[in-house]
Amino acid sequence: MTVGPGTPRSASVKDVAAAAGVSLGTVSNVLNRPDRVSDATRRRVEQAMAELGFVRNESARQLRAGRSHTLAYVMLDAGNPFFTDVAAGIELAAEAAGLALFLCNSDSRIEREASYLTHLEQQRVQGILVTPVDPDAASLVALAQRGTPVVVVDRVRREQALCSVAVDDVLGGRLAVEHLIDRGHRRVAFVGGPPTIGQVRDRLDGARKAWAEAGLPGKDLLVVSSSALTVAEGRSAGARIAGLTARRRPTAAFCANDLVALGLLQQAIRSGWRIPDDLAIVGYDDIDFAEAAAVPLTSVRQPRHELGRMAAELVLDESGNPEHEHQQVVFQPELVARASTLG
Amino acid sequence: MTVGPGTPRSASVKDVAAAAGVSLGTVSNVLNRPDRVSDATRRRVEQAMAELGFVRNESARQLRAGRSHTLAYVMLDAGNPFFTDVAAGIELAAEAAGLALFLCNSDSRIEREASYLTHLEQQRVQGILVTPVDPDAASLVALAQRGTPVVVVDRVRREQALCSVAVDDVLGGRLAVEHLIDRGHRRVAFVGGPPTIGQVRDRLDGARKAWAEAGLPGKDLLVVSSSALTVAEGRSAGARIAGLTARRRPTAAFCANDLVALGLLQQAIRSGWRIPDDLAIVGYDDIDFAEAAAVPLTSVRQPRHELGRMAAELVLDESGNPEHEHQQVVFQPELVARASTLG
DNA sequence: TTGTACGCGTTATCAT
DNA sequence: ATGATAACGCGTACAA
Repeated sequence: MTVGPGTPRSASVKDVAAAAGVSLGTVSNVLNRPDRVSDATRRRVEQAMAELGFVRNESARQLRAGRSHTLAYVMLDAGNPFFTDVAAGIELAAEAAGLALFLCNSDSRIEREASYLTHLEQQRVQGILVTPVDPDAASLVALAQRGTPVVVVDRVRREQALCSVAVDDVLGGRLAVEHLIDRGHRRVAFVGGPPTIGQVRDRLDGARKAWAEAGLPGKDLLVVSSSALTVAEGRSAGARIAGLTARRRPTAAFCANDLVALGLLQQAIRSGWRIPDDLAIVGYDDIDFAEAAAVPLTSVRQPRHELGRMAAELVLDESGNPEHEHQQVVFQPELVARASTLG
Repeated sequence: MTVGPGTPRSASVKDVAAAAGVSLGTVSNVLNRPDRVSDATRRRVEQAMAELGFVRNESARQLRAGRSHTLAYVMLDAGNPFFTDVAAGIELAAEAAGLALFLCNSDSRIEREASYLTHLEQQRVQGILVTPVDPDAASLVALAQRGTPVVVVDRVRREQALCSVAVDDVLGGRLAVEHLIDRGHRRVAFVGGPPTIGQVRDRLDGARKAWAEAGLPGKDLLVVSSSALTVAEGRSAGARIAGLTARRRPTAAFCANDLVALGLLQQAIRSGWRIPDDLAIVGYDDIDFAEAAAVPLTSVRQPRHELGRMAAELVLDESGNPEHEHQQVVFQPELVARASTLG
């Protein structure tokens, strides 16, 4: 296929001006201050733009203006519905502010995350939202100090150097286990890992607190650890639970997230167990697949959309408000009880 | 608003040059042709860059060079694992080419899609991959003709104006139904919709062809239509099937995608049916949740990663190779038989 | 109301 | 090896 007279280098304002028989500034006015230009010439210019297929060059605009019309969310795992739901919440706020939202998937790999952050900083995006592999990395603060607004999503930072938005995972763990205790369970497994993940630590923490406060012996809160929060790991944990002697086997499991819970559920059904009579299961996140599971899953719901929306608002404030002050917002989770614990 | 010492307007090459006591060009050389500069001065410049927190301005680079280091994928539904898997395939190729991949979620809304495409075109991204709401929209061709390489993903275009990468959905439908016929089913439901979706049409088409070629009467291939390809719609379809008289009730269902199949499966289990004895189920896409379902789902697998990888390669070729010719690549799907049909 | 000129940060070319 | 300069496309003062 022939391209014609070379590569059709896109038309610039200059070309439009020439075609419309006006000056450069007039074209610019048509674009940015249409009121300052007579109707007749405006139409003529618009006509020329259409004919030439004129497309604004955002690089030039941005270079000139110093700011972009873009927000970005660097997410930990684009394949986990929890994060895509958070992204949907961000998008709502971005759309309202007239900004485009770009999603970047770090896939939990620290070097991809770093690569995206660099790229975005060089692009001078208006703000970066990030669920980082390591929320305490110094590089995030450095990035913010060089001038790009940064908000940490779904992780809390100890210090006040950055905004962050998260959900109280200790409370979440507590809710899950209190519910199981209420339902009469006295031998419970916590399924999840690795413990390097902050959420896993916090949820287990909350579980232990609830357990202790109910006066139950620590040894009856079994920890079944996994190497990742995936469906496959949930299955494998299920197999390990099935291998326990009847005396040691828990009557309920609290999983660190819904993916693990779904895997465990699947394995349990394969083993012929009835849910919740032989094993009650609680998940975490309340992703849509949780309700859609073969046995609808009791789960700890996080306000995913709110999380995203709030994070976006904070980053916009940091970007536009000179008086901005960093905040650490913490939402409350909520238990959603379904058939996997209610029978 | 005064900028003062408050807003740390990021340092430019000029600032670096001043700080290092060299000229502008030398700094540029350090960045782009380090070999042409003496070790001593190079170190001095690098030192200055570090001290000033210098960050390359991508807008300026791009304005100057005319090309960006970015690819974008405008996806139909970021919450559907199928598309995130396609995105993962794209990312592989993008990473290999040293490009960043930005994901944009149109969420099946035509105005969001348009907004993203405009934004990306204005950014002069190196290429756009898109799974469009309407693959036959003229705007896509117009976009490409103005100079941005565009590849349509998971949809075929009749004409040759664009590259496209897709999977043979007619064949997929055929495979699914042939499998069911092989397993002895003589009354089958096709579950999916709306028929405005190209994939739905094609898969049903293939199903009908296989049915006819086996000499089976058309009336025994029931169409249970849904208004979207979601889990909720699958459940609702399941309820409708349960409402049929025993005589009319199908012994198997072929669903237009896995989300629908999972919903149907859930509803079937709630109704107390045994799978596959009371109802065999075939899904489409073979997303990870399919294997993880309570009854592992037989599904038609699409080469998701390959789809993405190939699409990325085409867009890169179009962007870099002057002799590029548009192609319509079509992959073959493959049936993965699991417990939901094998018992 | 319309036109002119300059600068945003970077890179490549040319001269030193 | 290093330095000066023009150009990329746009927006905006300022001049006409």
